[in-house]
Amino acid sequence: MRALYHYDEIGLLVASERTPSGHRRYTERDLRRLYRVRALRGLGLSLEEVADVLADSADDPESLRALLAEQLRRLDEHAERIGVLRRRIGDLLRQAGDPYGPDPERLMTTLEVMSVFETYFTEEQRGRLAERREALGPEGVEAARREWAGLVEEGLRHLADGIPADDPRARDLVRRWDALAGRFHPEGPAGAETAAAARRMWRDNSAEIGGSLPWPAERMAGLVAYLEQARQAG
Amino acid sequence: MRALYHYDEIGLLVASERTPSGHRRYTERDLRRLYRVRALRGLGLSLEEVADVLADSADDPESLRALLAEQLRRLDEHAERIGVLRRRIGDLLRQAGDPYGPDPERLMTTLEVMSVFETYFTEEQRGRLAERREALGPEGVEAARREWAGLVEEGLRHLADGIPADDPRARDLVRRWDALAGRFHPEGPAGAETAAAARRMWRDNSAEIGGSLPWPAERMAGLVAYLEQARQAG
DNA sequence: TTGCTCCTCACGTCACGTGAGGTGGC
DNA sequence: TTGCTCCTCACGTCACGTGAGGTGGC
Repeated sequence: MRALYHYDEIGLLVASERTPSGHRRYTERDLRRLYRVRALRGLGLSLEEVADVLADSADDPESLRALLAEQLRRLDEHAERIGVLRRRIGDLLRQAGDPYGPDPERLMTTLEVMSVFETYFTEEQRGRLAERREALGPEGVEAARREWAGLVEEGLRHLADGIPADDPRARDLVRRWDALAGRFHPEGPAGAETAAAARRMWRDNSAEIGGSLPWPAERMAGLVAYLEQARQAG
Repeated sequence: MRALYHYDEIGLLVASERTPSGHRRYTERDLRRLYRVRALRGLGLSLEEVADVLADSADDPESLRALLAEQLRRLDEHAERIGVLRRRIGDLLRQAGDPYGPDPERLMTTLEVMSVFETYFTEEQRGRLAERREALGPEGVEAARREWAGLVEEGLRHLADGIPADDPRARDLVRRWDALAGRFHPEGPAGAETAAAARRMWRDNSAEIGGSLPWPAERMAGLVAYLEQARQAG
């Protein structure tokens, strides 16, 4: 077992004896130490932690307990992260498996949007946004999505009709648009920050984000610019 | 971000342009590729898999789906392993937290026994033994444990009384002993194998295993040898 | 001129896995 | 004499992190 040579190298477990020809000879004590090392490794501890706990446990009987408790916490965290990934991949697979769902190109764009999201919002902000979505519930999110689709159509019509950005109808649209977006942002200054980050994200990446939506990406980019103008004008 | 240099090195993502002074310039296409890479990495895929799926997904729209499905399987396995470790550490902590439970030295010995177990039984055998324990249920295991404690006391008395190993009382004891052990072994030849492995384990390691029991390890070692003799005699 | 960003080496990480080439014990 | 085990280098793994030392752009 190569591991034995490695434990020897780092001094974690050195065979107490050698035969004249240089073969390692493990005593009963060595073997018991090996069993402890293997068991602790099997519980996911690093060799450094194993070495520490084996050195300490003689005078400090609490050290093993403390290390195991710490390891349990780490495993909990790890399991949590894995759970997040499983849910995320599960959602993607459901989208990919739906024959009426997005085509593979769209799925790739969804991936891009996930990544853009993580670039523009801090982890904390994403947490708060997720809380808001939770609070709205699936039906609340779906309702907002439908209202928003209506606003998009209305905005695209304004654009097609050549209604200028400082027209009251455009200013009214942007007001309703921002109010709708407001439902997804947290209260107070945190909400102002996420809203600002969201606008930066849209401004820089309307191509990627637009690509995951049912409207042509260029028209969405035009709409975003139009709304920005209307916002300045208001 | 150091990662960008790494992606460049391995050819996963090379900036399409450079400024005259050598600074990387990422085009819109580069950026979209970066977003895909980051998103797929974030789902736990290796850079090699990311490279493959980005290369294949153009002509094979199934490749992304297949990779995500594979990744979901891996995450499931991973979560399963973490669950096993959590339960194992949880059990150890409960033992360590019980003021009437084993002292730290005993806990270390428990670790040794875990490791010895994994050395003498294959993973498959351990699975079968676990199934048998499941089938017996906690109360069945507890009942067997109590019966077994009685047999140990009886055997230690035989030893103290100097009853020879070929005495009928010793042969009867070993018969009941093996029958009791038989409850924990699977049926048929698989059971014979695990029983043989268990005997080898006891023979080689009665010190370690005995140390996790409420009797002195030397006396347990003596008892194991005595039973072995009686078994030969029978 | 002065920070600041960006650049290129190049070593370190963690616990071994995997040869290569050589020797002792039955 | 012949396998077999065991030995010692020593490189590879995976995705970067972390300096060290140097240069361009404002």
